[in-house]
Amino acid sequence: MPSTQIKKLSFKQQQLQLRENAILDAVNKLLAKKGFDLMTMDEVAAEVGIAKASLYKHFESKEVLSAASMTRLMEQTIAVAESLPSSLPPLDKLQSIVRWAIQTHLGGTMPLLPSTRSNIQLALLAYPPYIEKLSTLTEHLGAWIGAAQDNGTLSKTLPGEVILYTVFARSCDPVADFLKMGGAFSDSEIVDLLIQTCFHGMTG
Amino acid sequence: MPSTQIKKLSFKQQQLQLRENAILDAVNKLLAKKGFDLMTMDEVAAEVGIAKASLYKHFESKEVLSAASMTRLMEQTIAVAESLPSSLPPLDKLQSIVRWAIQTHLGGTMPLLPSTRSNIQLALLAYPPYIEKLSTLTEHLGAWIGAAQDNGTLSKTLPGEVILYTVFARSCDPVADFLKMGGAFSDSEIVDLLIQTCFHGMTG
DNA sequence: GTCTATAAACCGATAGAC
DNA sequence: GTCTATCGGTTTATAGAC
Repeated sequence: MPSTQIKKLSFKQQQLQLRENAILDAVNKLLAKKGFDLMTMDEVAAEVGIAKASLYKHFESKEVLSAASMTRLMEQTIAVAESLPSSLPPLDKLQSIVRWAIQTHLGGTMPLLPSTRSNIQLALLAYPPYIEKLSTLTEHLGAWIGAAQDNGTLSKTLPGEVILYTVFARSCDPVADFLKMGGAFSDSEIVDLLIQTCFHGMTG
Repeated sequence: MPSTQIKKLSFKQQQLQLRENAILDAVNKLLAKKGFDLMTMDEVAAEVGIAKASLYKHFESKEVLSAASMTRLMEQTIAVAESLPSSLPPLDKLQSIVRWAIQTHLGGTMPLLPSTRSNIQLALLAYPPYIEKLSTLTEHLGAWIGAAQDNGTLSKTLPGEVILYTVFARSCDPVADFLKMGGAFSDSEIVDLLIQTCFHGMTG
């Protein structure tokens, strides 16, 4: 009965997918908490509940493992971007994405953008799936930025490049962590405050 | 002749100070370039041009060495803050400090603020001289923020805490690094763009 | 105080049994 | 594919000669 064979294979593949998703969940959490350089493979293995050697049966290196995690995160972000109603004004779309990212960041599953000071940057550039997703997301954001500048809701004198980088950077702003550590504000208050300072500044 | 003795001692102490300042210069540069976790004591020794063991004759650990470097940077920042003409409006003082910090950052000698994800944070909290300087700087900034809110040049509805953290964070914003890597803007253009988005937002 | 040489700990990655 | 055990390399820090 070939169909049973196919089902069994499919089931095994599904199990594999689940296991690898569980690994990526752990990596995502640890990347958000400690960053690439401070995260150890022992910690990842302990978090998932398997032996370190087993990790290497799924992902060939720490770099590839982290890149896969970042790629999945990029896919999730694209999914959020594409789920926004097309009737929404472009500025609102931008704010929605940043809002979602800050919320996720406060929830502890959004790693800091690989800064120029982390060793992960090179690995990401050498990992085509990540670059591809990053390009897709950048295209979406770039289109919204251009449209928002055209309809006057974003400054026309500000280079689009600056707005794009700012949107990326504010999505994992350390200010959110400091405010959360302070304990004076709820998560949703922090999100509102960061959205306001990001888009409207501090002069009022 | 005691005076000669004193002079010789003073000279030796001066030499020691110069050597330690040279070490802190190297640490400052390497902290800005790679961050605490990726900086190695071998690199520091090589940059200064002495053996690694000699480093430990001056500073007892990597943590203390880095904390001393960050403390000196804090002192320099306070000096800049206190050198601003008192006639300057408080908002302009705030902008001047952020402007100076971003310029220094682009020049490669301003380390990123110790994020919540770096091991240096604990060492800094356990290093009283740093905490003391940080408090002094925070008092200056806090006074300016309050005054700027009173005279209406800064939003009165924005909690001072948020403004303070934002000022600190924008002083070592990774957006500056990305824009510099892009190569489309000069350093002074980058500074102007970041000051604008930081204080006035992106909506125009 | 400066050097060379090395200790001690940690981490990424692998070997080999099951 | 999972495990235990270990290798090889790196890093912080120190010992000891000069």
